[in-house]
Amino acid sequence: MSAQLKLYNTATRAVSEFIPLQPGKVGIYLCGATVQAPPHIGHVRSGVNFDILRRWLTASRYDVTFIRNVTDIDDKILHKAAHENIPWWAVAQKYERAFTEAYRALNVLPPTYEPRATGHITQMIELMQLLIHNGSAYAPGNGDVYLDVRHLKSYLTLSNQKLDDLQSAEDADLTYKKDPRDFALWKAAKPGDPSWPTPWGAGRPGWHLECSAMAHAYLGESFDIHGGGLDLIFPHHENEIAQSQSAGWGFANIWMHNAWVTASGEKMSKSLGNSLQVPEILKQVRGIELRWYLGSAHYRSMLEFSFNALQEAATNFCRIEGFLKRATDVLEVTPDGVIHEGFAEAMNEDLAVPTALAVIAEIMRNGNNALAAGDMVGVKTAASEIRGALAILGCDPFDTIFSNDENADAKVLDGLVSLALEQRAAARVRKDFAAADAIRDQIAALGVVIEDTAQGTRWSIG
RNA sequence: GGUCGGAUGGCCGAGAGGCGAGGCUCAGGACUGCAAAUCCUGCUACACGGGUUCAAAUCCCGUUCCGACCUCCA
Repeated sequence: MSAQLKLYNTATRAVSEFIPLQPGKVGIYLCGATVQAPPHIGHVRSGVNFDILRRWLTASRYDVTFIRNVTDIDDKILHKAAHENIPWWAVAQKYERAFTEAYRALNVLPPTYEPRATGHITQMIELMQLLIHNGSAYAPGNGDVYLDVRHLKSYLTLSNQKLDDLQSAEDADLTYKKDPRDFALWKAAKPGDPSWPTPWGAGRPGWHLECSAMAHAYLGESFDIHGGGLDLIFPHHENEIAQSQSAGWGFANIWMHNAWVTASGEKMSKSLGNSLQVPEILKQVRGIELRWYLGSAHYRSMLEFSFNALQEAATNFCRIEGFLKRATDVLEVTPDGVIHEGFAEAMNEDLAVPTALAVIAEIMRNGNNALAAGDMVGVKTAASEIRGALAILGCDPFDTIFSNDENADAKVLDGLVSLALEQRAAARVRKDFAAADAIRDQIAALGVVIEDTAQGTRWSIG
């Protein structure tokens, strides 16, 4: 692999060379979903961005351990449960499945492990005991446990804020908190809420504790990369750092944050309704096309959503896919993916996908010219390089996850279309273009597109 | 009030002192019975006002506008 990978680190606000803690190995913790609503495309953009990182690291011969959690207990889940009149665990499971389905549709690789918050209560209690024992946290007797934010001098270094500049929460209750900015590691059980027993009374986890506990459980005291959406920098990631470092752990070496999908310049929110939920979008474009779109902007840039731009991305992808299919027909084998040097350079530069896409466009132009010239070596090279690049972006059309219907129906369809094309070919031979065009028009009306090439007529659905 | 991002051609979207990123759309051309696909050519942009420099979309100062976070958001 050519140059060394460089990554932007939110903590240092600079792009720097990636040096793993252990040579050849990378540990990544990504904040996954709080499963309290269906996934919208902003959620899955995060999944796609970090999936590209993971695939690139793997292609760069790192042994990657990728942990993406599910937060399956929190205030909103309990709210929803009350509102929908179903158990909280049913809410969590329902939306966890929806996320899993969305990730699958977009070819986001399953993480090495996907821990749930409720499965790690023991680790959370152990962490709280440690924090109380060393004076970083306190249990004031009401069943809550708080972290003492003034105890850790490095608090707020990730977001570069000063504790005294923070606007205090309006509803801060100082009956038990020493400082209004102290945050709850653990919340005392309210009647009807789920709870787990602890030395300080029955209760449930606060929002941030689970990530510290689970990152520690699977990646150890220090690990390479911690990721998540930009909006998690404060408070979530600051609080994770506070908990973990108060426990004496090194925690994350590099912090990476993906930007949002925006709509009309504004961060997407649930108030936009259902239209930007993943299953809705997938009624308009294929999963591979949505992924291409979501991955096409640099991960640190806002992606301004529009159906028009989505459609453009799909068109662009179809051209690339079309080249690969034509190349495969001519080569009579599916080319293996290889990594083009220019593509690697772009990816090594903090995952500069837009630059990488320009490289792909150039390779494709060369490939199409090679096809026209009958240069089989050139076709094979281009097809291999494009396939290699698409695999990193998770958009390899030959990936079995995207080729779902190699079944009996497909064979019947192929036979029927071929029959029609033979009729048309016969008409063309006798220069009966009216008949030939009539056949084409009829099958076109059914959605079958025809291309006449030097090697014969190709057809596709689209 | 504090912290952090933005503003680039018809649209999307890179770049971060000097060789017109790229894509999509559109127009013209080549190829074709016609289409389609493909290729070639064209469409020379960086919010505004100053400044630094041989050279500024990029650096500095100021201005306008937009957005995000400030304790349970990807």
